[in-house]
Amino acid sequence: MLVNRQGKLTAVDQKYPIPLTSSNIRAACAQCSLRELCLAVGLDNEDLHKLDDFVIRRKIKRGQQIFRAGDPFEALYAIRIGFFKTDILTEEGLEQVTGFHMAGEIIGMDGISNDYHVCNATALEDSEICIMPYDQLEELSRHIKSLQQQFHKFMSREIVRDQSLMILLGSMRAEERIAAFLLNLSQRMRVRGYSASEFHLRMTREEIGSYLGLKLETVSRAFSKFHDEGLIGVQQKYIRILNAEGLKALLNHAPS
Amino acid sequence: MLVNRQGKLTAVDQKYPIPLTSSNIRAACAQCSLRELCLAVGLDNEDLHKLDDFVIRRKIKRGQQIFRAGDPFEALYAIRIGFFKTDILTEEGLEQVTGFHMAGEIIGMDGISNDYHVCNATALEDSEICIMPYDQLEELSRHIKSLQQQFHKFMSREIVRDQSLMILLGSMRAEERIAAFLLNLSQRMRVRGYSASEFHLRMTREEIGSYLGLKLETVSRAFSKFHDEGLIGVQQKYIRILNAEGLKALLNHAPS
DNA sequence: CCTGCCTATTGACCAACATCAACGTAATTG
DNA sequence: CAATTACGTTGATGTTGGTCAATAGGCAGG
Repeated sequence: MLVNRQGKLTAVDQKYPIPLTSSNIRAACAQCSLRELCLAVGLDNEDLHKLDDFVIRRKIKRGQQIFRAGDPFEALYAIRIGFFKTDILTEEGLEQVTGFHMAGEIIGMDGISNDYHVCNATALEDSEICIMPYDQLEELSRHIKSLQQQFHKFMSREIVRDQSLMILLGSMRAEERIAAFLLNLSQRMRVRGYSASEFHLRMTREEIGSYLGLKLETVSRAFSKFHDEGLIGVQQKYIRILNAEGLKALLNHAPS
Repeated sequence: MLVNRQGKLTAVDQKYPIPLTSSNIRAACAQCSLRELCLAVGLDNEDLHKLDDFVIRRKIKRGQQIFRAGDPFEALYAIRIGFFKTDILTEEGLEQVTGFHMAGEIIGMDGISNDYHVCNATALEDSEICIMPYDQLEELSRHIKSLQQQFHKFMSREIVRDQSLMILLGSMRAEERIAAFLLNLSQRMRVRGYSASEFHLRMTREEIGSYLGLKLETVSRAFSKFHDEGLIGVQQKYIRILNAEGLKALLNHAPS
Protein backbone atom coordinates (compact mmCIF):
# COMPACT_ATOMS: atom_id res chain seq x y z
CA MET A 1 0.00 0.00 0.00
CA LEU A 2 1.29 3.40 -0.87
CA VAL A 3 -0.18 5.38 1.96
CA ASN A 4 -1.02 4.57 5.53
CA ARG A 5 -4.21 5.63 7.20
CA GLN A 6 -2.94 9.13 7.77
CA GLY A 7 -2.38 9.53 4.08
CA LYS A 8 1.37 9.83 4.50
CA LEU A 9 3.41 8.35 1.73
CA THR A 10 5.12 5.24 2.97
CA ALA A 11 6.88 4.28 -0.23
CA VAL A 12 7.87 5.84 -3.50
CA ASP A 13 4.62 6.95 -5.05
CA GLN A 14 4.49 4.71 -8.06
CA LYS A 15 1.04 5.86 -9.01
CA TYR A 16 2.37 9.24 -10.01
CA PRO A 17 1.81 10.69 -12.50
CA ILE A 18 -1.75 9.46 -12.64
CA PRO A 19 -1.99 6.84 -15.36
CA LEU A 20 -4.28 8.02 -18.11
CA THR A 21 -4.91 4.57 -19.40
CA SER A 22 -6.48 2.84 -16.41
CA SER A 23 -9.76 3.28 -14.60
CA ASN A 24 -10.78 6.17 -16.78
CA ILE A 25 -14.48 6.71 -17.27
CA ARG A 26 -16.18 9.12 -19.57
CA ALA A 27 -17.81 11.84 -17.50
CA ALA A 28 -21.57 12.20 -17.42
CA CYS A 29 -22.14 15.84 -16.58
CA ALA A 30 -25.84 15.64 -17.38
CA GLN A 31 -26.32 13.09 -14.60
CA CYS A 32 -23.87 14.64 -12.17
CA SER A 33 -25.29 15.79 -8.86
CA LEU A 34 -22.77 18.62 -8.81
CA ARG A 35 -24.00 20.06 -12.08
CA GLU A 36 -25.14 23.22 -10.35
CA LEU A 37 -21.93 23.77 -8.40
CA CYS A 38 -19.52 22.97 -11.16
CA LEU A 39 -18.51 24.51 -14.49
CA ALA A 40 -21.66 23.08 -16.04
CA VAL A 41 -23.98 25.60 -14.39
CA GLY A 42 -26.51 26.83 -16.86
CA LEU A 43 -25.64 24.51 -19.71
CA ASP A 44 -28.42 22.73 -21.57
CA ASN A 45 -28.34 19.01 -22.23
CA GLU A 46 -26.84 19.27 -25.66
CA ASP A 47 -23.95 21.36 -24.38
CA LEU A 48 -23.46 19.06 -21.43
CA HIS A 49 -22.89 16.19 -23.80
CA LYS A 50 -20.20 18.16 -25.61
CA LEU A 51 -18.44 18.44 -22.28
CA ASP A 52 -18.83 14.72 -21.69
CA ASP A 53 -17.03 14.08 -24.94
CA PHE A 54 -13.67 14.94 -23.50
CA VAL A 55 -14.03 15.05 -19.73
CA ILE A 56 -12.61 11.99 -18.01
CA ARG A 57 -13.59 10.79 -14.59
CA ARG A 58 -10.93 9.33 -12.32
CA LYS A 59 -10.63 7.87 -8.83
CA ILE A 60 -7.81 9.23 -6.70
CA LYS A 61 -6.60 7.52 -3.53
CA ARG A 62 -5.75 9.34 -0.36
CA GLY A 63 -2.22 10.65 -0.53
CA GLN A 64 -2.11 10.53 -4.30
CA GLN A 65 -1.23 13.68 -6.19
CA ILE A 66 -3.00 14.99 -9.28
CA PHE A 67 -0.19 17.30 -10.30
CA ARG A 68 3.01 18.69 -8.85
CA ALA A 69 4.81 22.00 -9.04
CA GLY A 70 6.77 22.09 -12.26
CA ASP A 71 4.51 19.66 -14.12
CA PRO A 72 3.42 20.80 -17.56
CA PHE A 73 -0.05 22.20 -17.49
CA GLU A 74 -2.51 20.09 -19.44
CA ALA A 75 -5.88 20.09 -17.76
CA LEU A 76 -8.10 21.51 -15.08
CA TYR A 77 -9.55 19.19 -12.48
CA ALA A 78 -13.04 19.35 -11.04
CA ILE A 79 -13.49 17.61 -7.74
CA ARG A 80 -16.47 15.26 -7.85
CA ILE A 81 -15.99 13.53 -4.53
CA GLY A 82 -13.44 14.06 -1.80
CA PHE A 83 -11.07 16.58 -0.38
CA PHE A 84 -7.77 18.01 -1.61
CA LYS A 85 -5.05 20.34 -0.50
CA THR A 86 -2.82 22.44 -2.72
CA ASP A 87 0.57 23.44 -1.47
CA ILE A 88 3.87 24.97 -2.49
CA LEU A 89 7.33 24.06 -1.34
CA THR A 90 9.13 27.31 -0.53
CA GLU A 91 12.78 27.89 -1.39
CA GLU A 92 13.77 26.88 2.12
CA GLY A 93 11.94 23.59 1.71
CA LEU A 94 8.98 24.49 3.89
CA GLU A 95 5.53 23.40 2.84
CA GLN A 96 2.95 26.14 2.60
CA VAL A 97 -0.64 25.05 2.08
CA THR A 98 -2.39 27.40 -0.34
CA GLY A 99 -5.86 25.92 -0.22
CA PHE A 100 -8.25 23.15 0.79
CA HIS A 101 -10.68 22.08 -1.89
CA MET A 102 -14.00 20.28 -1.83
CA ALA A 103 -16.50 18.79 -4.25
CA GLY A 104 -17.54 21.17 -7.02
CA GLU A 105 -14.34 23.18 -6.91
CA ILE A 106 -11.83 23.35 -9.72
CA ILE A 107 -8.10 23.13 -9.25
CA GLY A 108 -5.17 23.63 -11.56
CA MET A 109 -5.91 27.14 -12.77
CA ASP A 110 -2.53 28.29 -11.50
CA GLY A 111 -1.02 26.42 -14.44
CA ILE A 112 -2.60 28.49 -17.19
CA SER A 113 -0.32 31.49 -16.88
CA ASN A 114 2.99 29.76 -17.50
CA ASP A 115 2.03 26.37 -18.94
CA TYR A 116 3.26 24.59 -15.86
CA HIS A 117 1.83 24.15 -12.40
CA VAL A 118 3.23 26.10 -9.49
CA CYS A 119 1.68 24.01 -6.73
CA ASN A 120 1.02 20.40 -5.79
CA ALA A 121 -2.47 18.98 -5.47
CA THR A 122 -2.87 16.07 -3.06
CA ALA A 123 -5.95 14.07 -2.09
CA LEU A 124 -6.59 14.12 1.66
CA GLU A 125 -9.14 11.33 1.33
CA ASP A 126 -10.19 8.89 -1.35
CA SER A 127 -11.64 11.09 -4.06
CA GLU A 128 -12.92 11.31 -7.58
CA ILE A 129 -12.09 13.99 -10.11
CA CYS A 130 -13.13 15.05 -13.57
CA ILE A 131 -10.15 15.77 -15.80
CA MET A 132 -10.86 18.54 -18.28
CA PRO A 133 -8.10 18.78 -20.91
CA TYR A 134 -7.48 22.48 -21.18
CA ASP A 135 -7.12 22.88 -24.96
CA GLN A 136 -10.49 21.32 -25.50
CA LEU A 137 -12.10 23.26 -22.70
CA GLU A 138 -10.79 26.50 -24.17
CA GLU A 139 -12.01 25.49 -27.59
CA LEU A 140 -15.47 24.56 -26.36
CA SER A 141 -15.78 27.75 -24.33
CA ARG A 142 -15.33 29.72 -27.53
CA HIS A 143 -18.49 28.12 -28.80
CA ILE A 144 -20.64 27.98 -25.70
CA LYS A 145 -21.09 31.41 -24.22
CA SER A 146 -22.43 30.26 -20.88
CA LEU A 147 -19.51 27.87 -20.47
CA GLN A 148 -17.12 30.71 -21.18
CA GLN A 149 -18.84 32.92 -18.63
CA GLN A 150 -18.92 30.21 -16.04
CA PHE A 151 -15.26 29.50 -16.52
CA HIS A 152 -14.37 33.15 -16.09
CA LYS A 153 -16.44 33.31 -12.94
CA PHE A 154 -14.55 30.34 -11.52
CA MET A 155 -11.22 32.01 -12.17
CA SER A 156 -12.44 35.25 -10.67
CA ARG A 157 -13.81 33.44 -7.67
CA GLU A 158 -10.38 31.96 -7.08
CA ILE A 159 -8.91 35.48 -7.16
CA VAL A 160 -11.46 36.71 -4.66
CA ARG A 161 -10.90 33.68 -2.45
CA ASP A 162 -7.15 34.26 -2.46
CA GLN A 163 -7.69 37.89 -1.54
CA SER A 164 -9.83 36.97 1.44
CA LEU A 165 -7.03 34.76 2.61
CA MET A 166 -4.58 37.63 2.15
CA ILE A 167 -6.74 39.72 4.43
CA LEU A 168 -6.95 36.94 6.95
CA LEU A 169 -3.17 36.51 6.90
CA GLY A 170 -2.49 40.21 6.89
CA SER A 171 -4.82 41.45 9.55
CA MET A 172 -6.26 38.76 11.80
CA ARG A 173 -4.89 37.32 15.01
CA ALA A 174 -4.47 33.64 15.64
CA GLU A 175 -7.84 32.94 17.20
CA GLU A 176 -9.68 35.00 14.64
CA ARG A 177 -7.99 33.10 11.84
CA ILE A 178 -9.01 29.79 13.30
CA ALA A 179 -12.58 30.89 13.95
CA ALA A 180 -12.78 32.15 10.37
CA PHE A 181 -11.34 28.89 9.12
CA LEU A 182 -13.90 26.77 10.98
CA LEU A 183 -16.80 28.95 9.89
CA ASN A 184 -15.63 28.83 6.30
CA LEU A 185 -15.39 25.04 6.35
CA SER A 186 -18.79 24.81 7.98
CA GLN A 187 -20.32 27.06 5.35
CA ARG A 188 -18.86 25.05 2.51
CA MET A 189 -20.14 21.82 4.03
CA ARG A 190 -23.62 23.31 4.26
CA VAL A 191 -23.62 24.35 0.59
CA ARG A 192 -22.83 20.77 -0.33
CA GLY A 193 -25.64 19.33 1.72
CA TYR A 194 -23.51 18.01 4.56
CA SER A 195 -23.92 18.91 8.18
CA ALA A 196 -22.54 22.36 8.86
CA SER A 197 -22.30 21.70 12.57
CA GLU A 198 -20.23 18.54 12.71
CA PHE A 199 -17.59 17.17 10.42
CA HIS A 200 -14.25 15.44 10.22
CA LEU A 201 -11.24 17.52 9.45
CA ARG A 202 -9.32 15.88 6.66
CA MET A 203 -6.11 17.72 7.39
CA THR A 204 -3.64 17.77 10.27
CA ARG A 205 -3.11 20.63 12.71
CA GLU A 206 0.14 21.32 10.94
CA GLU A 207 -1.60 21.70 7.57
CA ILE A 208 -4.18 24.01 9.10
CA GLY A 209 -1.39 26.05 10.63
CA SER A 210 0.50 26.21 7.37
CA TYR A 211 -2.62 27.44 5.61
CA LEU A 212 -3.32 30.07 8.26
CA GLY A 213 0.24 31.23 8.80
CA LEU A 214 0.44 29.73 12.29
CA LYS A 215 2.34 26.96 14.04
CA LEU A 216 0.60 23.70 14.79
CA GLU A 217 0.84 24.34 18.54
CA THR A 218 -1.04 27.58 18.14
CA VAL A 219 -3.79 25.81 16.22
CA SER A 220 -4.03 23.14 18.88
CA ARG A 221 -4.17 25.71 21.67
CA ALA A 222 -6.92 27.66 19.94
CA PHE A 223 -8.97 24.49 19.46
CA SER A 224 -8.56 23.70 23.15
CA LYS A 225 -9.53 27.23 24.16
CA PHE A 226 -12.65 27.22 21.97
CA HIS A 227 -13.47 23.82 23.41
CA ASP A 228 -13.14 25.08 26.99
CA GLU A 229 -15.33 28.05 26.15
CA GLY A 230 -18.03 25.79 24.79
CA LEU A 231 -17.75 27.17 21.27
CA ILE A 232 -16.82 23.88 19.67
CA GLY A 233 -16.42 20.22 20.46
CA VAL A 234 -13.06 18.72 19.57
CA GLN A 235 -12.09 15.08 19.51
CA GLN A 236 -9.04 14.76 17.35
CA LYS A 237 -10.24 15.50 13.84
CA TYR A 238 -13.92 15.33 14.69
CA ILE A 239 -15.29 18.84 15.16
CA ARG A 240 -18.69 20.03 16.30
CA ILE A 241 -19.67 23.67 16.01
CA LEU A 242 -21.62 24.32 19.21
CA ASN A 243 -21.88 28.10 19.08
CA ALA A 244 -21.46 29.53 15.61
CA GLU A 245 -22.54 32.98 16.76
CA GLY A 246 -19.84 32.94 19.38
CA LEU A 247 -17.26 32.13 16.74
CA LYS A 248 -18.53 34.91 14.49
CA ALA A 249 -18.33 37.33 17.40
CA LEU A 250 -14.61 36.66 17.60
CA LEU A 251 -14.19 38.06 14.11
CA ASN A 252 -15.81 41.39 14.67
CA HIS A 253 -14.13 43.24 17.47
CA ALA A 254 -10.55 42.94 16.42
CA PRO A 255 -8.24 45.00 18.64
CA SER A 256 -5.48 44.85 16.04
CA MET B 1 -8.43 70.73 -6.10
CA LEU B 2 -9.71 67.41 -4.95
CA VAL B 3 -6.51 65.95 -3.64
CA ASN B 4 -3.42 67.41 -2.09
CA ARG B 5 0.06 66.41 -3.11
CA GLN B 6 -0.04 63.26 -1.04
CA GLY B 7 -3.09 62.10 -2.92
CA LYS B 8 -5.28 62.39 0.15
CA LEU B 9 -8.83 63.39 -0.55
CA THR B 10 -9.38 66.91 0.75
CA ALA B 11 -12.98 67.27 -0.33
CA VAL B 12 -15.85 65.07 -1.38
CA ASP B 13 -14.62 63.33 -4.48
CA GLN B 14 -16.92 64.76 -7.06
CA LYS B 15 -15.14 63.09 -9.91
CA TYR B 16 -16.45 59.72 -8.84
CA PRO B 17 -17.74 57.71 -10.55
CA ILE B 18 -15.52 58.55 -13.46
CA PRO B 19 -17.56 60.46 -16.03
CA LEU B 20 -17.83 58.46 -19.22
CA THR B 21 -18.66 61.47 -21.31
CA SER B 22 -15.60 63.63 -20.86
CA SER B 23 -11.99 63.26 -21.91
CA ASN B 24 -12.60 59.85 -23.43
CA ILE B 25 -10.37 58.89 -26.28
CA ARG B 26 -10.61 55.83 -28.48
CA ALA B 27 -7.72 53.53 -27.67
CA ALA B 28 -5.04 52.81 -30.23
CA CYS B 29 -3.68 49.44 -29.28
CA ALA B 30 -1.72 49.09 -32.49
CA GLN B 31 0.35 52.12 -31.62
CA CYS B 32 0.56 51.43 -27.90
CA SER B 33 4.04 50.94 -26.50
CA LEU B 34 2.64 48.47 -24.00
CA ARG B 35 1.27 46.21 -26.69
CA GLU B 36 3.61 43.42 -25.67
CA LEU B 37 2.84 43.65 -21.95
CA CYS B 38 -0.90 44.03 -22.22
CA LEU B 39 -3.80 41.86 -23.32
CA ALA B 40 -2.91 42.59 -26.92
CA VAL B 41 0.13 40.30 -26.93
CA GLY B 42 0.20 38.28 -30.10
CA LEU B 43 -2.69 39.98 -31.86
CA ASP B 44 -2.28 40.99 -35.49
CA ASN B 45 -3.18 44.45 -36.71
CA GLU B 46 -6.66 43.55 -37.81
CA ASP B 47 -7.52 42.12 -34.42
CA LEU B 48 -5.94 45.07 -32.66
CA HIS B 49 -8.34 47.36 -34.46
CA LYS B 50 -11.29 45.31 -33.26
CA LEU B 51 -10.08 45.97 -29.74
CA ASP B 52 -9.74 49.67 -30.49
CA ASP B 53 -13.38 49.74 -31.45
CA PHE B 54 -14.58 49.55 -27.88
CA VAL B 55 -11.61 50.27 -25.65
CA ILE B 56 -11.64 53.77 -24.21
CA ARG B 57 -8.62 55.61 -22.94
CA ARG B 58 -8.97 57.83 -19.86
CA LYS B 59 -6.81 60.05 -17.71
CA ILE B 60 -7.08 59.51 -13.97
CA LYS B 61 -5.79 62.02 -11.42
CA ARG B 62 -3.90 61.07 -8.30
CA GLY B 63 -6.31 60.10 -5.57
CA GLN B 64 -9.12 59.36 -7.99
CA GLN B 65 -10.76 55.95 -7.89
CA ILE B 66 -11.64 53.81 -10.88
CA PHE B 67 -14.07 51.62 -8.99
CA ARG B 68 -15.08 50.92 -5.46
CA ALA B 69 -16.13 47.86 -3.51
CA GLY B 70 -19.80 47.23 -4.19
CA ASP B 71 -19.82 48.93 -7.58
CA PRO B 72 -21.45 46.94 -10.36
CA PHE B 73 -18.86 45.25 -12.49
CA GLU B 74 -18.79 46.60 -16.02
CA ALA B 75 -15.28 46.65 -17.34
CA LEU B 76 -11.68 45.66 -16.88
CA TYR B 77 -9.04 48.36 -16.75
CA ALA B 78 -5.59 48.18 -18.29
CA ILE B 79 -3.08 50.60 -16.84
CA ARG B 80 -1.36 52.55 -19.59
CA ILE B 81 0.54 55.04 -17.46
CA GLY B 82 0.81 55.41 -13.73
CA PHE B 83 0.46 53.52 -10.52
CA PHE B 84 -2.55 52.18 -8.62
CA LYS B 85 -3.38 50.45 -5.39
CA THR B 86 -6.29 48.12 -4.77
CA ASP B 87 -7.63 47.77 -1.27
CA ILE B 88 -10.48 46.37 0.79
CA LEU B 89 -12.11 47.86 3.83
CA THR B 90 -12.42 45.08 6.41
CA GLU B 91 -15.50 44.68 8.59
CA GLU B 92 -13.75 46.57 11.37
CA GLY B 93 -13.12 49.47 9.05
CA LEU B 94 -9.44 48.80 8.53
CA GLU B 95 -7.92 49.27 5.13
CA GLN B 96 -6.06 46.32 3.72
CA VAL B 97 -4.08 46.89 0.54
CA THR B 98 -4.38 43.89 -1.77
CA GLY B 99 -2.07 45.03 -4.54
CA PHE B 100 0.03 47.69 -6.21
CA HIS B 101 -0.35 47.89 -9.97
CA MET B 102 1.80 49.31 -12.73
CA ALA B 103 1.62 49.96 -16.46
CA GLY B 104 0.58 46.92 -18.47
CA GLU B 105 -1.33 45.31 -15.63
CA ILE B 106 -5.07 44.74 -15.63
CA ILE B 107 -7.31 45.43 -12.68
CA GLY B 108 -10.94 44.71 -11.98
CA MET B 109 -10.95 40.95 -12.50
CA ASP B 110 -12.24 40.48 -8.96
CA GLY B 111 -15.58 41.76 -10.24
CA ILE B 112 -16.26 38.96 -12.70
CA SER B 113 -17.32 36.37 -10.16
CA ASN B 114 -20.21 38.25 -8.58
CA ASP B 115 -20.91 41.08 -11.00
CA TYR B 116 -19.71 43.65 -8.50
CA HIS B 117 -16.29 44.72 -7.35
CA VAL B 118 -14.96 43.62 -4.00
CA CYS B 119 -12.12 46.12 -3.78
CA ASN B 120 -11.35 49.77 -4.46
CA ALA B 121 -8.87 50.87 -7.09
CA THR B 122 -7.15 54.20 -6.46
CA ALA B 123 -4.54 56.06 -8.51
CA LEU B 124 -1.40 56.79 -6.50
CA GLU B 125 -0.16 59.19 -9.19
CA ASP B 126 -1.62 60.83 -12.26
CA SER B 127 -2.36 57.95 -14.56
CA GLU B 128 -3.99 56.78 -17.74
CA ILE B 129 -6.10 53.69 -18.20
CA CYS B 130 -7.79 51.78 -20.99
CA ILE B 131 -11.35 50.85 -20.14
CA MET B 132 -12.38 47.53 -21.63
CA PRO B 133 -16.13 46.97 -21.31
CA TYR B 134 -16.41 43.38 -20.21
CA ASP B 135 -19.32 42.18 -22.32
CA GLN B 136 -17.56 43.22 -25.46
CA LEU B 137 -14.24 41.83 -24.33
CA GLU B 138 -15.87 38.47 -23.62
CA GLU B 139 -17.60 38.56 -26.98
CA LEU B 140 -14.42 39.39 -28.86
CA SER B 141 -12.44 36.74 -27.03
CA ARG B 142 -14.86 34.15 -28.36
CA HIS B 143 -13.75 35.08 -31.84
CA ILE B 144 -10.06 35.71 -31.37
CA LYS B 145 -8.35 32.68 -29.95
CA SER B 146 -5.14 34.44 -28.99
CA LEU B 147 -7.10 37.14 -27.16
CA GLN B 148 -8.95 34.46 -25.25
CA GLN B 149 -5.71 32.71 -24.33
CA GLN B 150 -4.06 35.93 -23.31
CA PHE B 151 -6.98 36.88 -21.14
CA HIS B 152 -6.93 33.53 -19.39
CA LYS B 153 -3.23 33.90 -18.77
CA PHE B 154 -3.80 37.28 -17.16
CA MET B 155 -6.39 35.87 -14.80
CA SER B 156 -4.16 32.93 -13.96
CA ARG B 157 -1.23 35.24 -13.39
CA GLU B 158 -3.30 37.13 -10.88
CA ILE B 159 -4.02 33.87 -9.07
CA VAL B 160 -0.34 32.99 -8.99
CA ARG B 161 0.55 36.48 -7.83
CA ASP B 162 -1.95 36.29 -4.99
CA GLN B 163 -0.56 32.94 -3.96
CA SER B 164 2.96 34.31 -3.76
CA LEU B 165 1.65 36.98 -1.48
CA MET B 166 -0.07 34.35 0.64
CA ILE B 167 3.29 32.63 1.04
CA LEU B 168 4.95 35.89 1.91
CA LEU B 169 2.29 36.65 4.51
CA GLY B 170 2.17 33.14 5.85
CA SER B 171 5.82 32.31 6.18
CA MET B 172 8.14 35.30 5.99
CA ARG B 173 9.39 37.56 8.73
CA ALA B 174 9.19 41.30 8.61
CA GLU B 175 12.56 42.01 7.03
CA GLU B 176 12.17 39.24 4.53
CA ARG B 177 8.81 40.61 3.47
CA ILE B 178 10.23 44.05 2.93
CA ALA B 179 13.26 42.78 1.04
CA ALA B 180 10.94 40.73 -1.16
CA PHE B 181 8.73 43.74 -1.70
CA LEU B 182 11.60 45.96 -2.80
CA LEU B 183 13.03 43.31 -5.10
CA ASN B 184 9.61 42.74 -6.63
CA LEU B 185 9.11 46.42 -7.31
CA SER B 186 12.60 46.70 -8.72
CA GLN B 187 11.99 43.77 -11.03
CA ARG B 188 8.74 45.20 -12.32
CA MET B 189 10.39 48.55 -12.96
CA ARG B 190 13.08 46.82 -14.99
CA VAL B 191 10.55 44.98 -17.14
CA ARG B 192 8.97 48.32 -18.00
CA GLY B 193 12.25 49.88 -19.01
CA TYR B 194 12.70 52.03 -15.92
CA SER B 195 15.69 51.95 -13.64
CA ALA B 196 15.56 48.91 -11.42
CA SER B 197 18.01 50.42 -8.97
CA GLU B 198 16.36 53.69 -8.10
CA PHE B 199 12.75 54.77 -8.01
CA HIS B 200 10.15 56.73 -6.14
CA LEU B 201 7.74 54.82 -3.99
CA ARG B 202 4.25 55.98 -4.80
CA MET B 203 2.75 54.67 -1.59
CA THR B 204 3.16 55.51 2.09
CA ARG B 205 4.83 53.34 4.70
CA GLU B 206 1.40 52.60 6.04
CA GLU B 207 0.21 51.29 2.67
CA ILE B 208 3.31 49.15 2.33
CA GLY B 209 2.70 47.81 5.81
CA SER B 210 -0.92 47.09 5.09
CA TYR B 211 0.06 45.20 1.97
CA LEU B 212 2.73 43.18 3.79
CA GLY B 213 0.79 42.53 6.98
CA LEU B 214 3.03 44.81 9.04
CA LYS B 215 2.69 48.08 10.91
CA LEU B 216 4.12 51.24 9.43
CA GLU B 217 6.71 51.51 12.21
CA THR B 218 8.04 48.09 11.32
CA VAL B 219 8.36 49.10 7.68
CA SER B 220 10.18 52.25 8.65
CA ARG B 221 12.54 50.38 10.95
CA ALA B 222 13.38 47.83 8.28
CA PHE B 223 14.12 50.59 5.77
CA SER B 224 16.41 52.24 8.30
CA LYS B 225 18.15 48.99 9.07
CA PHE B 226 18.71 48.19 5.39
CA HIS B 227 19.97 51.72 4.97
CA ASP B 228 22.44 51.36 7.84
CA GLU B 229 23.65 48.08 6.39
CA GLY B 230 24.29 49.70 3.04
CA LEU B 231 21.71 47.56 1.25
CA ILE B 232 19.59 50.48 0.10
CA GLY B 233 19.50 54.24 0.09
CA VAL B 234 16.40 55.81 1.58
CA GLN B 235 15.31 59.42 1.42
CA GLN B 236 11.64 59.54 2.12
CA LYS B 237 10.01 57.90 -0.86
CA TYR B 238 13.13 57.89 -2.99
CA ILE B 239 14.77 54.47 -2.87
CA ARG B 240 18.03 53.25 -4.29
CA ILE B 241 18.87 49.56 -4.38
CA LEU B 242 22.57 49.47 -3.53
CA ASN B 243 23.04 45.75 -2.96
CA ALA B 244 20.40 43.62 -4.59
CA GLU B 245 22.32 40.44 -3.82
CA GLY B 246 22.35 41.34 -0.16
CA LEU B 247 18.59 41.76 -0.23
CA LYS B 248 18.14 38.43 -1.96
CA ALA B 249 20.32 36.78 0.63
CA LEU B 250 17.85 37.85 3.29
CA LEU B 251 15.20 35.74 1.64
CA ASN B 252 17.05 32.47 1.59
CA HIS B 253 18.10 31.51 5.08
CA ALA B 254 14.85 31.89 6.89
CA PRO B 255 15.09 30.61 10.45
CA SER B 256 11.33 30.32 10.70
C1' DC C 1 6.37 83.06 5.94
C1' DC C 2 3.81 80.85 9.10
C1' DT C 3 0.41 77.23 10.28
C1' DG C 4 -1.33 72.81 10.11
C1' DC C 5 -1.58 68.30 8.41
C1' DC C 6 0.31 64.22 6.85
C1' DT C 7 4.16 61.33 6.84
C1' DA C 8 8.26 59.33 8.64
C1' DT C 9 11.61 58.13 12.24
C1' DT C 10 13.00 56.45 16.60
C1' DG C 11 12.73 54.77 21.40
C1' DA C 12 10.68 52.23 25.34
C1' DC C 13 7.72 48.75 26.53
C1' DC C 14 4.78 44.74 26.01
C1' DA C 15 1.96 40.88 24.20
C1' DA C 16 1.14 37.45 20.89
C1' DC C 17 2.89 33.83 19.01
C1' DA C 18 6.97 30.84 18.09
C1' DT C 19 10.13 27.72 19.95
C1' DC C 20 11.62 23.98 22.70
C1' DA C 21 10.39 20.11 25.17
C1' DA C 22 7.81 16.48 27.37
C1' DC C 23 4.12 13.54 27.26
C1' DG C 24 -0.24 11.28 25.63
C1' DT C 25 -2.95 8.90 22.13
C1' DA C 26 -4.52 6.60 17.93
C1' DA C 27 -3.54 3.70 14.39
C1' DT C 28 -0.45 0.68 11.78
C1' DT C 29 3.04 -2.86 11.30
C1' DG C 30 5.70 -6.80 12.19
C1' DC D 1 0.76 -8.13 21.34
C1' DA D 2 4.55 -5.12 21.34
C1' DA D 3 6.80 -1.73 18.76
C1' DT D 4 6.61 2.05 15.84
C1' DT D 5 5.04 6.17 13.79
C1' DA D 6 2.37 10.07 13.14
C1' DC D 7 -0.40 13.20 15.36
C1' DG D 8 -2.04 16.04 19.13
C1' DT D 9 -1.84 18.47 23.67
C1' DT D 10 0.20 21.23 27.11
C1' DG D 11 3.72 23.85 29.69
C1' DA D 12 7.87 26.94 30.11
C1' DT D 13 10.46 30.34 27.93
C1' DG D 14 12.01 33.65 24.34
C1' DT D 15 11.73 36.74 20.29
C1' DT D 16 9.47 39.33 16.88
C1' DG D 17 6.88 42.76 15.85
C1' DG D 18 2.98 45.49 17.73
C1' DT D 19 1.70 49.46 20.69
C1' DC D 20 2.27 53.89 22.62
C1' DA D 21 4.54 58.11 22.46
C1' DA D 22 7.57 61.89 21.27
C1' DT D 23 9.79 64.42 17.58
C1' DA D 24 10.82 66.12 13.12
C1' DG D 25 10.37 67.08 8.19
C1' DG D 26 7.80 68.02 3.86
C1' DC D 27 4.26 70.20 1.57
C1' DA D 28 -0.24 72.88 1.01
C1' DG D 29 -2.76 76.76 1.82
C1' DG D 30 -3.74 81.10 3.73
